[in-house]
Amino acid sequence: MITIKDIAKEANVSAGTVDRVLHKRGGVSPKTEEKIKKILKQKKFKINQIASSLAMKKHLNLSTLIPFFDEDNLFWKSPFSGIQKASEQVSAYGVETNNFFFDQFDPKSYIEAYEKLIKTKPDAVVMAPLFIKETVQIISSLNEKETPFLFLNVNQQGYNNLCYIGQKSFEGGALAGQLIDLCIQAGDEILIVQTRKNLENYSSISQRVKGFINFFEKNNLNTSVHQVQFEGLTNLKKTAETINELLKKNRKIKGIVIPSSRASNIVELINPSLIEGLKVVGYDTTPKNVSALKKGQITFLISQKSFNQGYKSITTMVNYLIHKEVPEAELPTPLEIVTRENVEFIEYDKRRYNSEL
Amino acid sequence: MITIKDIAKEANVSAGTVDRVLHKRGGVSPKTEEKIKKILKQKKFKINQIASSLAMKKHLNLSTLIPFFDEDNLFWKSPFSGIQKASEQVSAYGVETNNFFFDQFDPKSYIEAYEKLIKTKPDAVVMAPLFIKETVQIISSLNEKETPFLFLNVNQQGYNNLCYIGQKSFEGGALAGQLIDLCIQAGDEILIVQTRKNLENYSSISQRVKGFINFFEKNNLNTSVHQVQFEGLTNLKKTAETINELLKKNRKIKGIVIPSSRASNIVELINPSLIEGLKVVGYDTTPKNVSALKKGQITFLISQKSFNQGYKSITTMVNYLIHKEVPEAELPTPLEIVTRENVEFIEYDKRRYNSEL
DNA sequence: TTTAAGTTCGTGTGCGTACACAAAGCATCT
DNA sequence: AGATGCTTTGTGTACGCACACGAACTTAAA
Repeated sequence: MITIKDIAKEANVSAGTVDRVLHKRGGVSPKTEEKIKKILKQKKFKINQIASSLAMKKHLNLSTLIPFFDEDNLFWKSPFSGIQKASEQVSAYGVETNNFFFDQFDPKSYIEAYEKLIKTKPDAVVMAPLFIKETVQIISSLNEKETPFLFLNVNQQGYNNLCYIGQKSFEGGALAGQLIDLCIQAGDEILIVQTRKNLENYSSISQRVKGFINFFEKNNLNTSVHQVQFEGLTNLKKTAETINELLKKNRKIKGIVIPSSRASNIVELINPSLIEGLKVVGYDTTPKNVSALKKGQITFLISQKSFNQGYKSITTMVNYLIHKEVPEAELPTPLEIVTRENVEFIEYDKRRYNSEL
Repeated sequence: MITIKDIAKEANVSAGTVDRVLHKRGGVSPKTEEKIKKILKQKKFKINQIASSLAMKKHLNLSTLIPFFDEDNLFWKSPFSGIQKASEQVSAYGVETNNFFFDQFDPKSYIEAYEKLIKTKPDAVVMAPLFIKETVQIISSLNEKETPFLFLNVNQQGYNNLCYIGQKSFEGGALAGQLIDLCIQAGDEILIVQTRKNLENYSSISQRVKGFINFFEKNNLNTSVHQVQFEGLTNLKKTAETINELLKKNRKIKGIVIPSSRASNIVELINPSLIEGLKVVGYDTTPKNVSALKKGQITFLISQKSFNQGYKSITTMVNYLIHKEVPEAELPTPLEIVTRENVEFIEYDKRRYNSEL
């Protein structure tokens, strides 16, 4: 292991001078700078990140702004777990993380959470920009304070966010299209079930639907695609009636796609006699979805590895703040295909996420 | 951030005493030990791994023993890349890694490589135990020297290896069964193509075949499964003839499984008129396989994330040596399903593997 | 009481780097 | 020559922890 001292000795200078060259801090004569650089290359010197981190001791203050989760809506638990995991790890680097939560159905709570957040004067913000109008406000406030920020799981265009970490929803929709297409036969029909109405045009769910439909178009498949929308999942009885009737009338429907994370809620409503032979594709490995997958009610789940998203959002931001490492504008998380036969290993892997040093 | 000094002050002892408790090095009276432990818990103290690693400065010497790769057989490139990546990272911890390679078809080279390896007196060995008889020899030599070792990608039962890192081949076969089953219709038949003959009973490939067949049995599906075996892929002309004739004779065959990493080599031989409508499942995302996947010649690839396997083998061993962290006996890597629609993101993710701190 | 041996604990140093501060070198001008 | 300002370089300390060394204290035997 080559150390700064080794380099210094070789170049007949002090460690401080080598350090100045390494960090481009100036104040070094061109001659010695060249000499040092040459030796650095020749000896293949690499900064010892361990020692570097210890010595830095910049005290950083990160904040996150994401929806909270409850029993009904567990989706955001997973990214938050990733955030927590990463926070633990970076705490050794002198990085403190504060989390602020809001109601994913209430724009006001989003603004309120932000106001609490900004009072702590964070050095950077990791956020899920769910609401459009309010995001404009928040971003202009962050820009004023020159606070860097990145978008997690939800992408909004037109901002100077450091990057976007999350899935590519359109492509996620196309994948569902392919999976369904592989499972059905010529002449069979498909149903898309949306659990909420009036979604903004660029929401994940809308994008998935577009990607799904586009898959059939670009491959010149003239499969009929039906659609139903419900206004939330409050009136379960009515929802069940609607779906079951629809399936009864259209016995050619062999594939169902539920482009939200609520696939389990839907399949539970379907009459057992009707679900036989149906292929169902849903999204996200929430506990309920996994359980339905194991029971055979769901055929495929497309996971966006949201734990990893949360984890990566923190490490990416910290890398940026500490090492000035600018990430690519989009860091798409994989579209992971989960079935009954591989779900065990997926979950196992998640539990073992901490095997890095 | 709570430091050892903070704990020491709180407990009215010196940092040294706290350190003794933390590392169970003895020499502390029961009273003070209890007191310190209580404060440790109360303040949620966690060792700063950064500082810990810096201070340790044990100089460790790791060795790996895996097959080399060439253009024809690229599979082992991926685990090796993972090993290299991890080696770079752990070099900051004072761990040096030396790699020894052998010919995956030549037991002698395996022994020879080991003999070179053991001369460097490694503190631990990461190895792919491809050959049975020779492995017995090697392991008894390692045990004599009390050198810990783990198995990578290839599992052999009955040894005191620290753990096994790799895929679960039987389950990987079952997954292929499910995927094929989803794609075909009642009455369709299936073909298993093995690219080598006389494989040992417990090899990955045999296990995959068993898992595949077992899938249909356990689900009471009476799908006909044909099998062909070739003695390597040397006589391509004859191989092509054999396969194409077989497919011509059995027009009911709608699904093909190639339980090795050579799926692309096989599908290239199939007559274009015969491949239409065939669903093909292969293993491992080698460049050629991925290319065939994109062209539509392969429907599904089941990846074992071998890059991650290599990476994890190093970090697991280092964690064991430095932090005495004993891993679970089996660390299965996920069975990742790859199709034309998600392959881009899979690869992308691999390139970005270094986003951890 | 003295001595020895064992137990319990504190101190100091080093790991490799970052950075503040001080020191030295150098040229210019009075 | 001395003073001044600028550039270039060296030195020292801290980061949090691990561990060697030795000091203080206890107990038992001489």
